[in-house]
Amino acid sequence: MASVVIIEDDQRIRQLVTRVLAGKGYEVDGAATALEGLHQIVQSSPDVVVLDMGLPDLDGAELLKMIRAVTDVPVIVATARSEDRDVIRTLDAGADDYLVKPFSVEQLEARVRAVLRRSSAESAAPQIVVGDLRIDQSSRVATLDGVLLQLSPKEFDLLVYLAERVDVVVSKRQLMAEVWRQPYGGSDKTVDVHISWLRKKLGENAADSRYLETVYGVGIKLVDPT
Amino acid sequence: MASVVIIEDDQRIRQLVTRVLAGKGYEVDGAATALEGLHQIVQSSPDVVVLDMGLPDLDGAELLKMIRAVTDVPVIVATARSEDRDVIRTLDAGADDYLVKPFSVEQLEARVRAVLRRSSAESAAPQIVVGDLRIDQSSRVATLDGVLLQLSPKEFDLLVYLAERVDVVVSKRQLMAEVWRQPYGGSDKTVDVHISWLRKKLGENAADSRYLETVYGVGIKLVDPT
DNA sequence: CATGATATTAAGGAGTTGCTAAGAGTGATG
DNA sequence: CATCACTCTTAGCAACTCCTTAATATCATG
Repeated sequence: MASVVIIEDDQRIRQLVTRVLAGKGYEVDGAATALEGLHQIVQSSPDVVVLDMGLPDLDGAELLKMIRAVTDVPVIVATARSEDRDVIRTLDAGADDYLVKPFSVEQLEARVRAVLRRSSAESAAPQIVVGDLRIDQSSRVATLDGVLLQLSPKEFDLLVYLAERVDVVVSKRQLMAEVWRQPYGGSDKTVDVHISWLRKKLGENAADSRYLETVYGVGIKLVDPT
Repeated sequence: MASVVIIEDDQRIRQLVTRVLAGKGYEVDGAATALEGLHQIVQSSPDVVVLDMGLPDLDGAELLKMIRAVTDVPVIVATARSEDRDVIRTLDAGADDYLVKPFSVEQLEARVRAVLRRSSAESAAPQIVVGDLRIDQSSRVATLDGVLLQLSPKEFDLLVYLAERVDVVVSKRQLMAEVWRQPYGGSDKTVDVHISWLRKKLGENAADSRYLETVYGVGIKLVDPT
């Protein structure tokens, strides 16, 4: 079974996560400090690392760099809401995924599973094709009828999430949790606005939709109009 | 196991790819020319096609179009030109993914697997079929004789609940509890109304019912009329 | 045929969605 | 450091859809 190292200074969180993941069959090692965590990683060479960015003894980004210098192990970063902007930068520093505190243990486990699945599948960044819509995740480029779409980061992420699930209805709550990483608060209106912007850039609107279909009272889905 | 056709004029590359993929358990057919490749595709109807765009006898885009005219098989394009415009154009000609030469065989295999995973995921849909009635829960689409039914959220949920229990009589109280999530209060009248609406959209009524049969004093059941 | 159960239609209010616009935050630039 | 361009979030109203209630008609059963 897969092994996980969790680096988190709050003992309550660390123990909770450890217990739950261990119950799911993972082999879990905990570490309360950056140095201890680094030691654990070198020692046990885990399949995934979960890293809290708010460690007392060392800046999270710093530790991430040190981990990257040693190994290619996938790292999931956990961060408090206020550090949101920093995280997006540290993602470029080599994190594979991130979570915003507070997060549920179920969410964490889902991310761990996703990272494991990706790393075992060689993570081929696939072209997604839906009708005349093409999305290249590795270059973050989307085209419609061969014409480049000027999408903002969130718009692109949203489009990718829906395009990975063509025809499947996704609720706004789920989008808030998965695309915005805000499982709890956060009003759904933000999703509405981004959907509206996407529609405009796709050359459609709610009344006359080709790709983005709202399912009243449930959510939204991306469909192949052909 | 999955079968692959590779169309590539360079014999060295063709043989290398063939050998490696065959070693991984794929059934591989090679072709050195466009015509030969087309023949192979028609003959063996493979699961994936790997197509070199720089063939001597026919322009790659041309061949791609011909392939598309014949079949929907996923095509991965290998191209020497790395310019974005070229890539986008070939993708719009109907390719599913692309590789820029020189590529490693591991890369190719990852793409092949990704394409196969995608096309196999498409066919797996949890659909409920009752007579000429088809219900897809994930996309929340219901069709009767292939014609789309315009159902409201509650109507859809109600239909799903009954369709999951074909031939089983369900009481209104149970429906109030399970579909409406109101185990206690709430008058059963609401159910009557929704049933009536469903009947209308299914092209029937209580006096002359095909799918929705009332069992007097007990409840209602969905039956297969065939 | 009397009675309670079911069918159907109509209408109001509750809730959902669409879209515009304004404000706050960020990063780049001179 | 001021300014500019860009993005995301929030607010708010209009437009729309849906659910429930109510009223009336019809039906099944003893």
